[in-house]
Amino acid sequence: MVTMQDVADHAGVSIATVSFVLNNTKPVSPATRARIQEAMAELGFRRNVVARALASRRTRIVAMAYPALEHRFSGSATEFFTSAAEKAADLDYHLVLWPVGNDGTELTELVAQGLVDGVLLMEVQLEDPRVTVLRATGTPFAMIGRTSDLEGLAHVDIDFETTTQDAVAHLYDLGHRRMVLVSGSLDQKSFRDYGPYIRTEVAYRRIAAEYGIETVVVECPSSAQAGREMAAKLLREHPRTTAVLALNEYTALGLMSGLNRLGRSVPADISILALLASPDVGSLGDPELSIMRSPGIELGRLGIEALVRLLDGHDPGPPQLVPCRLEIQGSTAPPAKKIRKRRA
Amino acid sequence: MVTMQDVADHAGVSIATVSFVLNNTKPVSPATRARIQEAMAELGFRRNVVARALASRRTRIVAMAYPALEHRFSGSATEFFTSAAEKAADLDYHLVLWPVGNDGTELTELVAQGLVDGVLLMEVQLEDPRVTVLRATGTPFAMIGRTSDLEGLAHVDIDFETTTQDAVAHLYDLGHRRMVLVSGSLDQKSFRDYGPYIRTEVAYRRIAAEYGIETVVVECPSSAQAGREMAAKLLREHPRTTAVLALNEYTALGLMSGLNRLGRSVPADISILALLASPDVGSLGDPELSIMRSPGIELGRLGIEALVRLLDGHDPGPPQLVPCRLEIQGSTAPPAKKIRKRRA
DNA sequence: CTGAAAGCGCTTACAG
DNA sequence: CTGAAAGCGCTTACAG
Repeated sequence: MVTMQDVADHAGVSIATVSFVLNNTKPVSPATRARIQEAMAELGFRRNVVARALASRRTRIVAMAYPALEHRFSGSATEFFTSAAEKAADLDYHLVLWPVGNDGTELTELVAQGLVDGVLLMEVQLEDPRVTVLRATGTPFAMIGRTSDLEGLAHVDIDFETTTQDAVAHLYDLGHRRMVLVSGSLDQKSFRDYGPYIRTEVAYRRIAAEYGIETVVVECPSSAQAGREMAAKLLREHPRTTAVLALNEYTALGLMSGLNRLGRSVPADISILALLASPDVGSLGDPELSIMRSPGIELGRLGIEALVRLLDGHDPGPPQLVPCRLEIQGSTAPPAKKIRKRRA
Repeated sequence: MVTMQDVADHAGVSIATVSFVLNNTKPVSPATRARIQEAMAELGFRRNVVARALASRRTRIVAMAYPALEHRFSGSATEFFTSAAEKAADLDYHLVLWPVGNDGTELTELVAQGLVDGVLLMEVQLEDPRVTVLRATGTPFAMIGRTSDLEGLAHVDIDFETTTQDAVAHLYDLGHRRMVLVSGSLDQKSFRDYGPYIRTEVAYRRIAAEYGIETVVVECPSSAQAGREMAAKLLREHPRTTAVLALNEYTALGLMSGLNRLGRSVPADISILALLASPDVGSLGDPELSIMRSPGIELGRLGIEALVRLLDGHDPGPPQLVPCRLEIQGSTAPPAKKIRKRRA
């Protein structure tokens, strides 16, 4: 391994001066700078990041902390991970993956090791012990998602208001007046405190009221199977429905095939629009699902940016709320003109 | 921050002795040990991993290197990432994510930083410059996947032989004799050198010959859309086919819906079995797809285990080849008894 | 603009 | 069984 001392010797300067040009932290005469850079190139010098970390008390490593047990992330954990890792690399940071329990004990241990400068928290719950831990230890952190108390907390999240607004507008503009929101099951333990479901439902109730349409919300577990089973219930309990907003794309696809089995056609009889969805999964529908595309890639990137700003001593900036964007495919269309008669 | 020196002072011993009990690296009298442990507990001491890394020349960090650009992993990157991270944590390691180009230059830079003890390489190509780089720099590494030259290389991979064998056996036992393998498109740039497709096809040709069934292989891009389009081609060019093995689950689902559109029923007219698939995606089919389930979680875990064995100076052990496991759902069934007549 | 030196918090021969 | 001390490869006041 080539060390800074080797470079200094080779260039006939002190190790301090090498450090100054490397970090651009003090003025160095052009001639000296050139000699040093030449030496570095010649020897193939790479600064040892561990030594730098110890001396500077900054590791330039950040952690992505996510719930260890809950492996059904909001669809696109891969998008978060990879876009966060790429943005971190851009900013000369490394990203470590920390699967941690929700109670915060593992996180406490990990933070105390001194490996990371800061933490990016995924899948934040409305009341989240991990946030308490990070605050208590004074660890810089940003969140993807939101707690209910946001006082002074850096975060990025989906803009559920705009997303829901745009989704309803799309269906309304097509002519739909009888919609149903198929939400997640809040009684599933892991979702009891799950912001996206709660926020979307709140937004939907408000927006539906504004549009003057009846507000119907049904809960459904997040799986194709549950969506399939939901079809019969929907037709039975809300027979005049012409459009469904589904908070989960698996549910949406299941519902579509369930409706097909029951002789209903999408979108001719019922339109389906998936919120918080991905085009990959949406493309599996027949017809392909119209979706509100989750901004997973943007959120991973923005989360890292906010965290790094914090680490650099800057203001993290205002919370970034990014809406899902409408991508119209074949599962949404104007409602049938005539009012469907009750089946004989 | 509580340092080792603080603990030593508090316990009335030298810092060396603290290190000995912490690492269990030299015998320490029970009394002294107890005093030290008490002091550590009392002060809430956590060893600084950065200082440890610098002094011991072992960071206990490993990197997961994966292709930066190719974001269509083999379905389950999340499974690899999370199971590898969990296993690493079990073994007291940290996992960093390194999105790197295929040409190995970025990897060279990163390795030279001295941050990691070893690298776990994902999505290995048959000829892989990254492998060349790691060998040249003497970096310990293990692969998920395989190069064509495996001389002395630690790796884990899917057992394509057994997977294909079991898949064919399932269909054959149901009574199928006319099968088609729908492989990936090897002319897509990123797949030109893609082991899973090549290995499966080779295995399939051999096994089909053993079973005495005609060997038909068609290529198809890995998307639902392409699968849908494949349906017509299949019926036109291979009209007597009773079962399809699809290497990609998106293709499989697309094919199923394409066949439906053309008036064919799965599995009544044609059975479909997806290789290298996940139950989540498979559940989106109607009927749900029978799959050979990819062992993503096992591979992530085994990859880390092999790498860490290497880092601990042990033999990495023999290559672990893990087959996909058959999960029978609704898309495979015995072929229709009568030979289907050509359409009028 | 440049250098000598202390220090980051550990590990690890070496000596006793 | 325990300790004094060198050293890991950098950064950073401090001095000139």
